[in-house]
Amino acid sequence: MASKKQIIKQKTIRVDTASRPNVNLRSVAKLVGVSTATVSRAINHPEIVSPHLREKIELAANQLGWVPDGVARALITRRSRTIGAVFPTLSVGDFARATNAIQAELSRAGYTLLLACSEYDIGLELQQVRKFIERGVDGLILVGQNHHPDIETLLSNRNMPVINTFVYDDKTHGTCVGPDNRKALIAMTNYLLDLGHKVFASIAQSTRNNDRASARLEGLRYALAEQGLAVRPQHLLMGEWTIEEGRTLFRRLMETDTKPTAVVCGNAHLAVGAVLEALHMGIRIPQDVSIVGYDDIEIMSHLPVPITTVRVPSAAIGSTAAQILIARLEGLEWTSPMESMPELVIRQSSGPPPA
Amino acid sequence: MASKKQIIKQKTIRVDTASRPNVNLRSVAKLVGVSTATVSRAINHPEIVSPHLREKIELAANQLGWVPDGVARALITRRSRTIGAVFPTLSVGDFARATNAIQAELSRAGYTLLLACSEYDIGLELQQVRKFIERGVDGLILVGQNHHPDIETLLSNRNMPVINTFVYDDKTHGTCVGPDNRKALIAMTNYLLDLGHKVFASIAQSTRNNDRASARLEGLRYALAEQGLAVRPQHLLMGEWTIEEGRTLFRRLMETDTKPTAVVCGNAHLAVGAVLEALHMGIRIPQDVSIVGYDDIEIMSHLPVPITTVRVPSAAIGSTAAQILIARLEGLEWTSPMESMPELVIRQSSGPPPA
DNA sequence: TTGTAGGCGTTATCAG
DNA sequence: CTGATAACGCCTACAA
Repeated sequence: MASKKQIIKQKTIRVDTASRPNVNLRSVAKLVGVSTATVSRAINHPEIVSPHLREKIELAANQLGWVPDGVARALITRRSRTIGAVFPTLSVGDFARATNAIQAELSRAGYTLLLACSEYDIGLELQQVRKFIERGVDGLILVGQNHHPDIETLLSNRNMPVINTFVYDDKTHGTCVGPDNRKALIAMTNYLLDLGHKVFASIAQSTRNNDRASARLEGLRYALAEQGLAVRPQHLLMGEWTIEEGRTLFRRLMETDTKPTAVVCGNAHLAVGAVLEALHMGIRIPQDVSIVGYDDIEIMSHLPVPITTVRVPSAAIGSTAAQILIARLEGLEWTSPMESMPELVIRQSSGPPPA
Repeated sequence: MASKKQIIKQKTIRVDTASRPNVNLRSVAKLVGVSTATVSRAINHPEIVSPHLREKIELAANQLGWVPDGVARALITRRSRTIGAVFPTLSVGDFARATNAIQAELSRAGYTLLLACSEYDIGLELQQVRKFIERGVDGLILVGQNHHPDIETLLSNRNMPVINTFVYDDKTHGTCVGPDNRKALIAMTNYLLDLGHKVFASIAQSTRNNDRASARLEGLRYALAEQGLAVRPQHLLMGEWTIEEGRTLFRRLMETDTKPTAVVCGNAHLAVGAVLEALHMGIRIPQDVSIVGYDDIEIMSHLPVPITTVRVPSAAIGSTAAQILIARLEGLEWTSPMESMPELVIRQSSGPPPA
């Protein structure tokens, strides 16, 4: 015993580099004179702590201004109560509204939203997802179906729940919520075909890394092909999704030799631009040409010629996605429909073709 | 020794309730045959680890598919590399664009964005902020200046950096970035006064819990008062910030006995609605009435009568806010200007009053 | 340059 | 119902 060399353990002192207050669960426990376990229980399972202690603990916590550290909790719990969402951009109204709805829904359930934008770049999307996984999110909400191949493995490895939004696909029922973009455009095209249109044009955003836009174009083509029709190459124009671009492309369309009688626009802004340009050029809508859009934004129903379009319930898509994810995380089942039926909103910008 | 009761320490076994892979820094260390410290250093300070080991460690990490656990790292580091932003809503274009910009900027610096919407409710805002603090955010981005009083103490207690956006105030220089809303409306009003207007009306969103809207109204009033003028009570209408509402309120305005010659709208959508309604009613702009807005959205320059407005650089505000916050967190200084000068964009919706 | 070991704040198991 | 204590995964001061 005496021969034993005495070792003086020197406690490591950490400087408080960051600025969090030094009050923690232990401080509260000490103040009340109970163990840390009891304080923890008082917070997480109040019912199994005696009312007397519970009260004293609550008091002490308030007095010290203590709030449980979510980071430490997440470490031991292996759950961060955090959901990551990666959207292409927020400059598009639908995505902003969906994000808003997701956040509200998550908040209601005590979850927090981590948000990132991929700018329509699947490489960037992969990076964002990776970051979110490092941050320990409990689940993910993405847009569309075509992601970087690595994402698949990344997620299934740690079987992280994920919902794809703004798309619907029977094959992947249960992991996606949104409209079937292809079906939506088939419906719209059939409506125009029924009116008697034969010469179709399309003004759309780039289909590059945008499977929703691709699916819509495919729907248009399919419905036309069923009648033995097709969009002429010079009548298929792509670009940005702005009003300005809609004007430019519409003007270009009208300068071709065979003029289309129906112009199908890939989104709301392009349609607004096309209609405004038509009015500007003195082209009558729908007498000379029908113009339809995709997605319904407020201005469309207020223009001198209100625009026919497909209404996509963005907010509903967002909250449904969030609800499904939460249900899955809580181990519940979700049985409600996940395909949101796109609604054809017929206004005055569409009608029979000129005789 | 023999008399000593033998205590068998039973290792606590935790079931892997959650679904994270069981690969951690330790696994990597074991695989390579080094200590955990070395692996940690290889990740965080590669330069102080021998190239040989560094390479082996990287290889092993990839092979195991290991990514450092951000939660554990945040716990010991006391920094989450996470920023919380609370916006009133994302349905307003500026806020969506600002959020997008913030995210991009944060991402560039290796930070992640936590997002919440307060729906213009300062109580809810307080809750969101509280949640963010529990989650261990390193800093906050808010909108406006009037927050719940508790936020002040909450933040200063743990001196958490915060930036207020879309406002500017000399008194709080350094914590806010945006336009001086009051000044902006003084400029706009003076422009209209110079044109000769005397009867002003205002259509605006509610100023309830919206200090930006209040400041703008104050600016309008101040500039008018300097000329001994004021907005008549029946010419001051408030409501939602939609196109529909703009139409309704404008119509109501034109039904009053003394018709205004200048209508100042509180935001872009209200202005668009007012202009569309005027066109609809056969009122000539600007011959009969001038209509101006606040904030520049694309449609404003594309309507049959393009709308005069104040341009607010939302994206720039967002990225600046993020940059300032990051600079502060990294211990750097920020010297760039934080007041974004609002730009008067004069279009055809404003002109001299009718003779 | 590398290893050892303590501790970040919380939860949860197990024993009283 | 309460207390003691071992994790959770990582970082870092200190020793070698």
